[in-house]
Amino acid sequence: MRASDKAYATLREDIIEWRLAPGTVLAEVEQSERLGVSRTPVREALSRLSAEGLTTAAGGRGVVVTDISLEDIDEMFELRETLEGKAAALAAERGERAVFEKLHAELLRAQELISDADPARHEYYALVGRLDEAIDAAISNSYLAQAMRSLRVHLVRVRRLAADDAPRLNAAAVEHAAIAEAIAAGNARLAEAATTLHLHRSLSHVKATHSQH
Amino acid sequence: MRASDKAYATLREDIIEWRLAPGTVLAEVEQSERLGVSRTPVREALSRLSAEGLTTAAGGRGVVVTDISLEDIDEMFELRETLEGKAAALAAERGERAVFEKLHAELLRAQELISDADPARHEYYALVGRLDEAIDAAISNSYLAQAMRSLRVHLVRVRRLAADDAPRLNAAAVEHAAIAEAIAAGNARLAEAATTLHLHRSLSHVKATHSQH
DNA sequence: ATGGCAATTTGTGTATACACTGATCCTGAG
DNA sequence: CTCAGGATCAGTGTATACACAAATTGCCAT
Repeated sequence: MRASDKAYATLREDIIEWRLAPGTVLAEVEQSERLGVSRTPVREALSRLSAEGLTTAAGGRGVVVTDISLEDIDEMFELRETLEGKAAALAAERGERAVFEKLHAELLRAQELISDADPARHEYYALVGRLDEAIDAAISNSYLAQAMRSLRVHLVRVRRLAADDAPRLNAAAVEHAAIAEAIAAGNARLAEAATTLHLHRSLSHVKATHSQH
Repeated sequence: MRASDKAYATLREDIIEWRLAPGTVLAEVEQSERLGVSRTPVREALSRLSAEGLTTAAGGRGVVVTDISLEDIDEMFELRETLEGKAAALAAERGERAVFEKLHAELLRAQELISDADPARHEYYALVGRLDEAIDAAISNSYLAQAMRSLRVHLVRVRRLAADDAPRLNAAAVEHAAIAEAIAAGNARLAEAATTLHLHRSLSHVKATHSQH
């Protein structure tokens, strides 16, 4: 593994997991000492992070961790609804039934994964991630897939903020199952509608938990 | 101006203007000599270009200029229709009438700009660019705007490929005028429809000229 | 003659030294 | 006491040297 990859992965993790708070200044020398690599790979890592939007260049004085405001969340979900709605519709038209029927069945049993003692809901999120990957593969549109991927980075940060509870995750699993079912049935409009519904509920939940702070 | 910015701007221009053909290997040492800067800024420039998708890393052996296939064009326009359709609808809801009424009037007179002797249609594209900027500003959604900006880079390459002729540009100006008119009228569905129509015709034209090769 | 192995070469990955810029702090004058 | 100006310093921007990996080429053996 290259040193620049290590630096990138570490910094990215630290930002996504909120170990590095928004507004934190990431100086090159400071981070190179912390990560045990030289400045060069740190520079490349920071450059990549800025390209993704996780950090923003602060005029020759290092880069700062990007903040996420309530407006940002609204904007992100607005774009997300556009992209994922289209993606679900395309997947319904172009995807293979069998893949999504299998995912549908698994998602209906997802409640078992949530009742576990695993606080990070690792298996549950892995299953949802597989649905995302299946849609990405089904749409056969690398540009759309790329746009969704770059947005998901930011959405993971929001998810960490929302601290999903079991009831919400159970409901979300049902919503995901509905999306998979609609795609498996080849019903584009239904898949898009199910996606819209799911995202609206997700956004409502995020904003509800966020306003409690 | 920083050396890395210069290297980035030069390479980007060369790729967009097709002076660097797809498949061309951009070696760091070679480019650093050509551009008169050291390897470090060239590295950063190549890194940025790869993040944008104009180049792709070729497994430790330099980066290669990305190719654009017919499927790529289809995929790009599929995403473009999704993004710009939504953007036009949002602009109709949130934009200021006056701005788009003015653009509408200007676009109706755009034929004068095209009949000029300017082969690059500089003024015409500047006017269309101002419509794009106005929409970007009106939607007040930085994530959507960012997604469109990153896509436009690739679209400029396609445009250079299509070699727009005067008849097509005249028709496109009318289509753009229709979009601006719908936004100015605050009619979201009409704005989206006008955008869909325009993009379908653009795509048809691109594919028609492309198939002549 | 052909195939395999080794050596050389080419190019990237990383480290570090140096230069330059922007900011901050201290000092002196009003 | 306050403000302005300069000096110092922290930190990035750039260059370059060195290490390492891979590919290519040449030579030797079969």
